[in-house]
Amino acid sequence: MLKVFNTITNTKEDFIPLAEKKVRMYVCGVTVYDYCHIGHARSSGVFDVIRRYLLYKGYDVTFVKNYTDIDDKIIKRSAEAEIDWRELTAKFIAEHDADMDALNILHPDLTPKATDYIKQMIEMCQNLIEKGFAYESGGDVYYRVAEFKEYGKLSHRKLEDMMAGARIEVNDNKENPYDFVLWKASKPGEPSWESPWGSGRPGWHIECSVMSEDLLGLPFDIHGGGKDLVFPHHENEIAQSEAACGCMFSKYWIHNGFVNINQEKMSKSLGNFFTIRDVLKEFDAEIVRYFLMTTHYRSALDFSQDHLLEAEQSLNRIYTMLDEINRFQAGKKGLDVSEDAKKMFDAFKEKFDAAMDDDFNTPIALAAMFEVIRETNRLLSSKPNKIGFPVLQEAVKEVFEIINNVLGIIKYTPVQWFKANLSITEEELNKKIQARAEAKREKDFEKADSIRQELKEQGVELLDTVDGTIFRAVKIRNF
RNA sequence: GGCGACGUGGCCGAGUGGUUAGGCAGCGGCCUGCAAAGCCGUGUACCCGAGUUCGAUUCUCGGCGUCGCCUCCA
Repeated sequence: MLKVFNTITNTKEDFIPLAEKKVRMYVCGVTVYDYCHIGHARSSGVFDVIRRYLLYKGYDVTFVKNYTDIDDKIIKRSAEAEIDWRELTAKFIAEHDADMDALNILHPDLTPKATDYIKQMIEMCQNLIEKGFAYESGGDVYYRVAEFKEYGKLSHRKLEDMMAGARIEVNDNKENPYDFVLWKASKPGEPSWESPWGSGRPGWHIECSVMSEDLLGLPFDIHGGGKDLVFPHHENEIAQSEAACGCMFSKYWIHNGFVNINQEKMSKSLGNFFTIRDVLKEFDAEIVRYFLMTTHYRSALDFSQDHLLEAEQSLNRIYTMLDEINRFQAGKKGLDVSEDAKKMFDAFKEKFDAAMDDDFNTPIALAAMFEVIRETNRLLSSKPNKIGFPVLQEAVKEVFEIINNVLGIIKYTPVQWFKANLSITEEELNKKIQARAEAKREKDFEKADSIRQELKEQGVELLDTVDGTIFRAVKIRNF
């Protein structure tokens, strides 16, 4: 039974979708005014794995992730750059998609944009005004938080408590400082749409309420995003949607933890963020993706170069095993490892499923994978025979199909992985390997070792095996 | 000020009321011309104090420390 931690109840709950075998999920996407950073990578990676695991479990998943393509920052940024806001958002939507593709994030089923839903947002405002949950004031429309009795139920706080320590800006248009804007009157020159309250544009939270309802219907199963969206974004979405429809909005609320830099939250306002593309210049996307999965999704993830290097080492270990099994030649003599291989697969599957069922515990899922790696290496060194080896090969293949499908890593072949960083041509390399073999034949070990050393400095490691010398190229980094 | 999370071996990072996490790095051995890789073996780990218990890293209370939300943010 899959269990998920639900923010709204603060407990791990059995996952029972509203409609059998069907999961409808909505994840808050990005406001498209800049390049995506590692925090976006984490959130996207986390929900990608959740989605993939639900698919693996046999659910029919509808996955929606939006683009917020109108807001203050977009207006500000386009004014600074002196380009049309539509051009700015189109650019960063494309850049976002490129980053997501690089990280092997499956494309959402639906990717609505806020500005395609202006009409429905206005309708929701009108609906809320009619029901007394919203009011017009000075051309703006505000949500009346005091009217929604359950306000605070997601972030587990009470309106009175918040008022006590309020350090929120005073706004004369508002009845209550925690009232938030649904519709904002526009200033001259700003992007705007006609509305019953004059020309204006939508507030921040309403687009998600409108788009999720339109595409998934209410209620739906999972609503997700980063922890920082719990308040106010998701709290406000609940207030809007549940007041408007008089029904539940989302059954499960899933939030991923932050990415930290030196124990401190990575954020735009602190300016301590790394963009995905900057990191990808130095590290293969698979290293980044693997790194994201080494920590449980709700914990803070400390981002650093050292951790990425460590992740790379771990991947090297995985690809080394895959390389060795590909290269292995089974003979007539040796051990029949059929039973061991089957046992290995069964043990993996059991541990992997249990880990992922327990609120998507990817670190344990990875541990299950490393147990397969150790066991396979062990079986390979016991020289499996022609009967058992194909069984072992099949077991490993199936393990890595699961890893690839659910975690979205190990998508290369070992040959691709170890060649990716080759700094010299293969032809050149093969010449040197031959020269070294020659020297070895003549017992000129000094020469052989100097060739090996020379290549090592160029990032190519040579390994002597029974079937000859093979190479592994590592990326040379000058930090 | 209000609310909340966390503190695990050299580093990262799961987890549990008594029995192996896993990765990276280290050490010893096997293998190797030497290496590398791999395998085997190896580390007085659970912030401090009190309590509950036959037994607590795991539960309760208190303390210390770190971090987060309450303002734009994945």
